[in-house]
Amino acid sequence: MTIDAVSKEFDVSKDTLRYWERIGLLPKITRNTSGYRDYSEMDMNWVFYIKVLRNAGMSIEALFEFVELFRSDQNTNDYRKQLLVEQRDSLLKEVEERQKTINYLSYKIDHFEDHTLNYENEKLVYHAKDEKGD
Amino acid sequence: MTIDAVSKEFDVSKDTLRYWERIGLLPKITRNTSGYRDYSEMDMNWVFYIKVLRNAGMSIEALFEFVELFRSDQNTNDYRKQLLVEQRDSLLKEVEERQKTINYLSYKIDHFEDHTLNYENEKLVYHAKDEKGD
DNA sequence: GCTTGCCTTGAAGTGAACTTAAAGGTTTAG
DNA sequence: CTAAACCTTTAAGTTCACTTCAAGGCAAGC
Repeated sequence: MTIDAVSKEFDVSKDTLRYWERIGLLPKITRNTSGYRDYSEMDMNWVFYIKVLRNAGMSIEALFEFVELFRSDQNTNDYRKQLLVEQRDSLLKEVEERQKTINYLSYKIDHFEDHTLNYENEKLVYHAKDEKGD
Repeated sequence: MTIDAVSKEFDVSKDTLRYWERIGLLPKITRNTSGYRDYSEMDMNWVFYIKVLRNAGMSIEALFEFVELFRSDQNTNDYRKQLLVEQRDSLLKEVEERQKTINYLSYKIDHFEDHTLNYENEKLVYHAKDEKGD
């Protein structure tokens, strides 16, 4: 598949695809006789997964570790699955932290009366939105 | 309150406090006779809210809009509350998008059998984790 | 009164993740 | 055959959100 097609298929700019390859996130893509990139199915899988993980907020650095471990032929599929689970859980934790902060904001909104914003020395004590009892 | 105290109270570096003031996120903090910053209660409220919103992932640019609208004396408290609700909802949407991406990853993990990663032309069709029926 | 450590300012530097530019080769339409 | 629209590479530039630096003023301990 051409770089143009891959770019459209996964909604990632060609420059980004070249960048990911250059830094080693993507493997060296084989070139056709004219020196143009020709993406294999496996290459596309990687583009897809890197995109999903970047979307979820994973850093390039964390992705490096992940792809290197995942690609290694020494690793079993069980281990690969475990890697995926770990990455998923670490992303989940971040999202949960953000959710807590937003819940706190919600709490402040619910108790936003005629006073302006004030922090009342509460610091960041989160008030979970679905907690019983005010 | 001194910059040092504010920095400790809200766990924000002094450099960041000065930066937020310089770009206009925080109002001009008044100085004492020696030219040192002296934060008022209202200044501290702003430090607190900017920190909460940054924590939740709001960009500096979005915060600019928010603080400008919020600060305007022409605006009612009802309007201020509405602004908070809007910002909260927009943060919530982002978190939900991420959550979906992570759910998709979870789905892939649950269906991760003896094949390696592959995208199977599924594109980003999310499989909500708590959906009935596989 | 001097040293140490805090504060001030403006300007320059950093790191992450791209993005754009420059110079040139290839393919395709007319 | 040539012009437009692709592709290639290396290198430099951009954006965001800070951080660090440099040069100097203020304050507290000995």
